[in-house]
Amino acid sequence: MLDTKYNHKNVEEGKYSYWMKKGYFLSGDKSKPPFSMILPPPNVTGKLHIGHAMDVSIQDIIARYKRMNGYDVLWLPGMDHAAIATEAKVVAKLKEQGINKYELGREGFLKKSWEWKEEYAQSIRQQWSKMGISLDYSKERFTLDEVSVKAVNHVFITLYEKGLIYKGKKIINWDPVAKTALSNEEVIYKDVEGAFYHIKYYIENEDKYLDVATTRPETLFGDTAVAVNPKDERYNYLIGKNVILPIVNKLIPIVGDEHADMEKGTGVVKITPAHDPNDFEVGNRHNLDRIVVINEDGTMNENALEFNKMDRFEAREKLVERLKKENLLIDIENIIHSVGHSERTNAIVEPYLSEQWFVKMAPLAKKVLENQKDKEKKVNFVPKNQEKILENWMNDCYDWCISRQLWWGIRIPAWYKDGKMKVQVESPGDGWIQDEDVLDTWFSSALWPFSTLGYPDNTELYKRYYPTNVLVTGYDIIFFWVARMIFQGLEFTNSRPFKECIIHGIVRDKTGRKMSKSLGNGIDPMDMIDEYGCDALRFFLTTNSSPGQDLRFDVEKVKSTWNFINKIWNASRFTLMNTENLKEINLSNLSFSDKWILTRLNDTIKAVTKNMDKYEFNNAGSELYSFIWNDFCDGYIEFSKFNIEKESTQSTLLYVLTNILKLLHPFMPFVTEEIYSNLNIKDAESIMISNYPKYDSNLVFTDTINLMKETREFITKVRTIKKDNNIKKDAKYEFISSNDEIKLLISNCLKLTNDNILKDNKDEYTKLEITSNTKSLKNNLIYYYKESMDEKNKLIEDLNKEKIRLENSILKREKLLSNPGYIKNAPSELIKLEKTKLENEKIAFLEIINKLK
RNA sequence: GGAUUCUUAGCUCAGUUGGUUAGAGCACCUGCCUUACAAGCAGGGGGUCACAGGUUCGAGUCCUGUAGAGUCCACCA
Repeated sequence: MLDTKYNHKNVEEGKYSYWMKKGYFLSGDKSKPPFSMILPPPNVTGKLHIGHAMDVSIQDIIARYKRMNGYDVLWLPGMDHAAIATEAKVVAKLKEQGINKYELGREGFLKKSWEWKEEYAQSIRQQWSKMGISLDYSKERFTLDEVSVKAVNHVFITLYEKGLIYKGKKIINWDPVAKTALSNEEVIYKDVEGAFYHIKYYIENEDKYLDVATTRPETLFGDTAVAVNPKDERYNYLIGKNVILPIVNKLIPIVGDEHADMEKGTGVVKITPAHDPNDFEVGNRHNLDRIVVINEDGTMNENALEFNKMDRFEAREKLVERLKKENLLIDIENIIHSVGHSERTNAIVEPYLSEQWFVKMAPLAKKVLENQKDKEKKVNFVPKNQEKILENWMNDCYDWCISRQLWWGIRIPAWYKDGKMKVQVESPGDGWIQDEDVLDTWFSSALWPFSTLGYPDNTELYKRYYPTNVLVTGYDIIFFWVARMIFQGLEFTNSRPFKECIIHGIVRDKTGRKMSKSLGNGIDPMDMIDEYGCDALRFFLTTNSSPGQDLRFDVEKVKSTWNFINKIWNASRFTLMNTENLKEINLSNLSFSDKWILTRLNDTIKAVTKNMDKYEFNNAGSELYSFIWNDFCDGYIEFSKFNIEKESTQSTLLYVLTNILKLLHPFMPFVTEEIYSNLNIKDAESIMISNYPKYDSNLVFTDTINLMKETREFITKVRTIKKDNNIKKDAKYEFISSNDEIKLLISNCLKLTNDNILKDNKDEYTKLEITSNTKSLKNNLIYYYKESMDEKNKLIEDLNKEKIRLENSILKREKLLSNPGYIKNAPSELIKLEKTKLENEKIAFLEIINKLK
């Protein structure tokens, strides 16, 4: 028997290890159709946050739902080495211990990183178990394990041989703290305070100067030209002349280039080909030198003269001082402008000329765009509008910088000797030195849906589970990951990596702000589980926003979800207490209320299934919520109390409860398992492996729906009127009903006891008549009571109000029904319904007129 | 500049291919310790669906425009 109160800690204790022990999470039953899903691998950098909790909850709902529906579900877990993110953390940790990465050396550093990985992997698995998610751990992968590395090398070499990977010297985003290149996606633009420094660039042999504005004056040492627009009549006559580069005092040309925008700034722009992507292009057009002036660590180099070895920002200040002193500074104009920051180290990114490896994107992107046109082959996004985001990105994507100057990652399979290069896995022989760089972490994650299954080998796993069915992730990760999986999948497996891609929103704080470390507004899912239980957290996270929309985290809502579970708990207690002696579920000799709740159950099964199949868990959730609370608890359980000794009542109670538990199980695995295990009649040893409810037309009794709806409405009507008229418990009554079963039900609900049936003279009392006179029900309840003048007046007032309401409604409806367009176009059922309503309203209206007399 | 999401009750959100009187949770008011549950029960109040047009017999829902909020991309001399 269940405890008297829902205690989430007791309920959740031990269940996960029980499921694991039983092997319920394992895939591989060949007798069933396969269903596969790859878990987006979390980074081994820290704790799971509330966004992970939402992401895995959605996936577990799908996994459990599919499993209960007879699928062989493979939900494959794994983790990502997260190259730069992890390396930054390990470096920071070592620094605390007074150890420098470079002193430790590559080997030593990697050893420390693997230790870090083991520690965090363990903690992540622990958190997964707390979330109750049904992962197949026997297939767990890591982006740096052998299988993954093999796939990565294969893909790299193949793309290189196809000419889709190349090495080139370009301007890339440089992180001076991590000392590595970054892809564009890893750069976060933030608005910061800065300034336009207006500097005098004197024209050669003239006493005039050009006003050149820049936000990064320290790059001046790398200037190899200034540009003006050829159409700009203020300056175009100067093209071909030189200016004197301030401080450096060398001559650089004035070139004419479209890049110089006449509207912007002063119309004159300095050209620094080694430190700005646009300038790089200008440099190419005009054959300009590329002078690098900044070191890898963000300090200035020898080209910066006396500022050599100074940090770039200190150099900026000092340079400005000197310009001021030499009267070369015109003005400092304070501005707010957006500046690129490294996603992981938050360092200000330096555009930097450097030799790196790139993936040539255009041909790969084109393939994706083509494939998305084919309904049978495309990746179907849920919600659908997310497809556009992918297409936009594919339409104008630039080459992907994949080399990173890090140690923690998969090393690039390229070898060098005497100026020659070979791309292959093994060393070509003595004296060949492997490329020092590793690959962008997203290069390995891009292969995740198939590398985890054994690709490039044609393994059993790969054959059975690829392409995967569903991928679930947040919209914030479409470019980083989803897009790249799709083009790599198409290129290498000739297939979409997943048939459907479910995109969810992000979890925000209560006021709608993004959660972040700096704001300190993050929520630790483990704290929530501790306080309210995993089931409450999961149900909250998955049912409180529509697909693709963001979710505001509100503890109050988690709390009210807990209350909902407590309600289920108590309804289960009631059911268990009253069905202890039931031997079998026998659904015959059903009463109206039995038939009604079974019909409502089947309606709910139908609606929930439909929403589950569309991944609209919010709708499934609210269907379940209102069915369980309003119909089962507030309706059926109350009615059942009057017939509790009957076999049909007990059977119905247990049958409905069992189905409720199963419908809820994907959302609330723990509490449903606990209650299910306490049922004395059940179809499986664990709810996890029981069958999901199916719509059963034999248990649908359409005619009882209206009957019970009207009965419940009648009961509410009586209660309202009783309360409005202050009718006490001891008021006398007279009750006539067209149906004995309904009469019993209403009498019990309204507590109409035999003692109060009116026997004496009616004329001494005030009479209050309440009727339900609808198609299926004829009830007439008359209260007799003694009332004050005030009460009488209030009654008249209320009746008048109702009269006016009915008058208006009747007029409105008559107008609608006399509209020829409506009669012509509206569905006949609707018109019929409107007509019945009009009739009922007219009857009610006449009744009121009578009463007012 | 381009794309995209959103604006519905005091708050947070649902609202299906257009079709009953627009729903829920929380909050609020009233009455109840009724033997599953007071973390509950019963009853109630509260909305010009951002604004303006249009299409339609009928618009929260479709179209156009306006205002406001968010997000992404591009540009940021």
